[in-house]
Amino acid sequence: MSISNKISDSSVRRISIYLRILERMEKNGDETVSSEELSDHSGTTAAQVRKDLSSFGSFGKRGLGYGVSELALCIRKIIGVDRSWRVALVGVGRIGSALVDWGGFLDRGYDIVAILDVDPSKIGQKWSGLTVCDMDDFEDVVREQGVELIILAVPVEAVSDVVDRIADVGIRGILNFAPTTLRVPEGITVKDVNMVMELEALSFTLNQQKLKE
Amino acid sequence: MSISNKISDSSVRRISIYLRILERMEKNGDETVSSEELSDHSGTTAAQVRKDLSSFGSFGKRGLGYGVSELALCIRKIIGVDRSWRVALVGVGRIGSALVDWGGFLDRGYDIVAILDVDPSKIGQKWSGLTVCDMDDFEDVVREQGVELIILAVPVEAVSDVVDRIADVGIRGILNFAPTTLRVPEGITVKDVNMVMELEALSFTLNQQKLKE
DNA sequence: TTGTGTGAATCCCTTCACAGCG
DNA sequence: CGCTGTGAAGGGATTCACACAA
Repeated sequence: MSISNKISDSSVRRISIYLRILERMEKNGDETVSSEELSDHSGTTAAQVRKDLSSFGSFGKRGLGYGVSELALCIRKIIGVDRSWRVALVGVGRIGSALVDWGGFLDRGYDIVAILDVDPSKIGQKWSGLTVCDMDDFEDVVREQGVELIILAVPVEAVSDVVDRIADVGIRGILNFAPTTLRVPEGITVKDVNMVMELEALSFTLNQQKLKE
Repeated sequence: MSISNKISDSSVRRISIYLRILERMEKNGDETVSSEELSDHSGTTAAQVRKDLSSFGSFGKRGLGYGVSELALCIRKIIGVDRSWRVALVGVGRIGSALVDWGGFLDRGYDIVAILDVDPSKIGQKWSGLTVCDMDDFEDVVREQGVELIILAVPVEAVSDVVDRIADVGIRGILNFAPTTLRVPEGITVKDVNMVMELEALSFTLNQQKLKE
């Protein structure tokens, strides 16, 4: 399971999509799948699928395709979702609380084990079984709960304070919902989720179409 | 305001980021900004910023930089957020309801004017001032409310039914929260938001780092 | 025969470097 | 002199095409 070349970001994202398709196929009882089928369901090309998969070994059977559950297992190991991850949510404002209520992270092995905020009116309250902790105790909570990833859902103004403390306590991954670009030290990985930006990309395209008429 | 070349998807995304930076600067009372400043705050390079901006005209002043509010206005027109958009939410499940409660779309000019679902127990209920409509009345609601964009937050199994009806009623933009790849007819644009996928990309990177040790 | 794995070719995006304007 | 605008160069990622294994 050693990975030969550098795997690009876009490749990882596609592999994540393949995994979802494979899981649906596993439920359906399908045993093998071809690169063309996978590309059909994921909106890419068969060649792309093969390139993506070949970057971490070759276990497709020529003339046959890939073994569905075999491939799914392998992707899970690569992505690191063959185990669960311990996640803390920082910020229980509008987005933060919505994310907790949603619950979609746990389904995929991301277990929210702590919730933190600075607002005294929120500290001590319960959110889906967890008590909101004081951000003052951040470092203790992280250590006690063995937190590995942070979901950052604080206002833009508060971002830099929190990021400094995340770095100090040794956490290396942040899922950022604040609409700003995080400055993080070397070794910390950030992924941004920006729903409004996607909407803006959408209205841009529609705008262009209208101008062409 | 005519756009010369094709503008790539990634370019649009960056331009959206520039706009946010510019808006913060406008509040600060800054009058001009250089490509280097913009790149600093957005995590790109100055050359990239200039390339991005040059793709829709040249209004930077050489030796000086760009006029903050002038540039912001121009970007708003390009992206189409110089006006508001009428949006319908389809699906008031876990994600859907969280999105309505969040309210972050309205702040940026995306006005949710209708909410729809198929679940009889939800139809008729109020969500932040709006009554949940029956999906049976989808076409009527879209026409009455002048819906231009759809936020799709239904389970994977329900996706294809809804997509067909979206196409028929003439809507050309979908923001998709379902973790699946939408098959849409020519002329309809889809943007996916997949928070779990971002988390998976995060744990992939962390996993790789660990393996290297 | 079918469908993978992969070098080669192609395309697109980013970076460089500098001419040109304020 | 400072910073934009942009052709040219460079680097990645996608696509092509085919040898090869089941």
